[in-house]
Amino acid sequence: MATIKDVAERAGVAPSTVSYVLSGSRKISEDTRRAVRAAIDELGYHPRASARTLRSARTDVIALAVPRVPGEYRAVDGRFAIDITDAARGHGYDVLLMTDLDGVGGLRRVARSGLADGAVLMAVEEDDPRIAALRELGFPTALLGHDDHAALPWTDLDWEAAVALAVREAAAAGHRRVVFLASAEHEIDARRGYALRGLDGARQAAAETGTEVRVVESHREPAVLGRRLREALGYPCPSTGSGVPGPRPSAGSSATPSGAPTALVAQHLTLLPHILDAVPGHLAVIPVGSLPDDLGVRNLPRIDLPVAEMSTAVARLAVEAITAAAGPRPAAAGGAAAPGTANAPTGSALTTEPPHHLIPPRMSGPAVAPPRAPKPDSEPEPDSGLEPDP
Amino acid sequence: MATIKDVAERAGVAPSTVSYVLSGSRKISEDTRRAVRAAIDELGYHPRASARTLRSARTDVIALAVPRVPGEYRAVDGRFAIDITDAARGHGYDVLLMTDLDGVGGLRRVARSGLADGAVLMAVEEDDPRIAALRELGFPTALLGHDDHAALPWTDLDWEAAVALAVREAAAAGHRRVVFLASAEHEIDARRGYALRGLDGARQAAAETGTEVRVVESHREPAVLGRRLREALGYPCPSTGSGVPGPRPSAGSSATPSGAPTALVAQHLTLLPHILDAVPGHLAVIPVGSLPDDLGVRNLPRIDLPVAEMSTAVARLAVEAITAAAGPRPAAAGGAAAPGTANAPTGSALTTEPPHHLIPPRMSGPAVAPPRAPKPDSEPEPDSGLEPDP
DNA sequence: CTGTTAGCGCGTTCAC
DNA sequence: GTGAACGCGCTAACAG
Repeated sequence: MATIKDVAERAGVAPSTVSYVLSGSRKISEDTRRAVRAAIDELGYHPRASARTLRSARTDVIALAVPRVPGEYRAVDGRFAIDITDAARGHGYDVLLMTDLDGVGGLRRVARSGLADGAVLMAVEEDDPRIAALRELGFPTALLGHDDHAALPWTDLDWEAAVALAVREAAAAGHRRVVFLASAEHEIDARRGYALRGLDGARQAAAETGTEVRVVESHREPAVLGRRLREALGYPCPSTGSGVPGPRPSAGSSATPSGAPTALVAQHLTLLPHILDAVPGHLAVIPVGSLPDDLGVRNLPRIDLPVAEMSTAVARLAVEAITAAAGPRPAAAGGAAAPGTANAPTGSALTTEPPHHLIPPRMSGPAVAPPRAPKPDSEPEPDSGLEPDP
Repeated sequence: MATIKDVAERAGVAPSTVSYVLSGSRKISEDTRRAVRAAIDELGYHPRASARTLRSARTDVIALAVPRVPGEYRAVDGRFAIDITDAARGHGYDVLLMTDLDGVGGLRRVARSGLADGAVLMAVEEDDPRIAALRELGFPTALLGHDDHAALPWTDLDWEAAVALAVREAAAAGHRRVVFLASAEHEIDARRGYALRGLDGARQAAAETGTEVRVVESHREPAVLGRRLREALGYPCPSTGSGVPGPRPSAGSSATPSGAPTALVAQHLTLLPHILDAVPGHLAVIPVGSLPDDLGVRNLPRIDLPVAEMSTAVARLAVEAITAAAGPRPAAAGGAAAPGTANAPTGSALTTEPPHHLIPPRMSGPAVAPPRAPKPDSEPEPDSGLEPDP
């Protein structure tokens, strides 16, 4: 492993000269520069990252905290990880992938050991413990997911607008009765932002368009979800008289059983393949928050999760947070402070609102089909074959 | 940010003592150790990774090279990335995610700057340029994917055995005519290992069981794939008389059109949702290399890609390669060598075979159904509803 | 201006 | 248990 000294020797100059050639932070004569460059190439020299970091206190690395539920795997997480890495590279940063099986432990370790300059937190929840930990450490952080009261930059799809848009599109296509498959019950109970906002969007669009929107809280158990869905669709499951107050599947408006719904707006997509299998072919299905290029939904009208835009945005926000934290250091800081004094708003002016990036929803795929009568068991799904997407 | 000196001062000892307490590489009296630990806790001290690396030449970071085709995204890649990161953490390593849009550039940069101790290469191809680059740099590397002649450790699913097993299962269930949807044409033309081995497995099982196996080379274009598939299945697409020598969909055995196939073994799964939509319900479909927990295939007999096992294995191989490269350094190396001298087998004995880990395939899901007559347009897919997987 | 010298950043490790 | 050298690159101050 060649060092800067080897290069200097070979080029017949001082190590500092090599450094200046590399950083360009000073003018070096053409001759010298050529000699140095030649030596660098011949030796295959590359500055040691650790040495550079030791001096500059910059790693050019961003830690990416991927949410992790032990047994499960969410396809969207891997996708974001890769897209964010691409985006970060565009800013000159590498990405350290943190799988937070250990909770905040990993992030804290990376922050305190100076392995990274900042972090991106995926799938942020209300009162996320990771946020508190990182703020306490004064670690520059950007969030992938809505965050109203933690004072950190974030980006997110506008879930409220997204669900509202889907319902409006259904209404515009002539659907008068729509089922909204909301997030899973446990997500709603945990008051997850996207879950609540989705519900708001549905209610709002229902009121606005006069459409009847039946809200079904989803469930991680396929069987439970299926039961609720069939009931809301006015399906087989006939008994269990209305005298029994089934608590969960609550009707959005006053429950007037005015006929079977003709459209399904679905925000909870984990079980989408099953849903599509179980649901009658004539039902118009509109997924909200689907993955771009997901072949399972390509021929449905839908609102894709803007993965690329969110990734680009969150990478940019993280870089800005890092730069901002590093920049405002005109005078050298005083002596070593007691532990945990880094929370005060050290910004120049009054505490600036952290930036955020709320992404408006966009419809993709074919137009929403108008309501169709439930022809029992005849034509198999049209146009779902092996034709390329128009 | 507290340093080791701060800790030493507070504990009333020398910095070296603190270091020894931390590393445990030397005996320290109980009293001193307690004092040091107290000081560490009070100051919230954590050693700076860059300083440690600068001395020890170890980063405890593994670079993970994720394959990247500009426009596309493969769900399996993100999944491996996350699983490998989990596995690496189990060995005390962090993972730097490298999206190789820049080809070998990124890896070379990381290796030469000492940002990582070693690398894991995903989706290795024959004569992968990344392998050559990393070998030249003497960078410890493990491969996710078969690799017969690059002398590097690797792990992979036994694709040959997998396809053979799927065909044998079909045969055992009574299917006499099977279609094998091989890898995509361009993958076969590029002589990708898994593609060729899959073909071998199909041929082998065909010969062994006496089953007629029609091989269809897949295609990235859904339309092309659909055409080939329908033709092989003895489907609509009737014209284009056999006089025209359609080059691609070649028959496995001597082409005796002895009736419609009743089973489909599919190795090319990118377009699987489309395929399942387009194929008649009575056809037994057996995906090979599907993602575990993929809801789209949960009710099919299949051979899952052993993502967890492969991830664990490749992480272990990488760690072993790193350890091996760091260990055998009894005497200090001579002076600075000319660039590119690191290829010689520096092992102790004669060049040891690099270890590998070939994973035998296993069937998942329900048993393969026996052949069924093509009842045109009647019962919709059985058992594909919203019931939990048994 | 262009190039050099020197000290720093921080933890590790060998010799006393 | 301690002192000091060391790993490597950056950069302020200084010399030509």
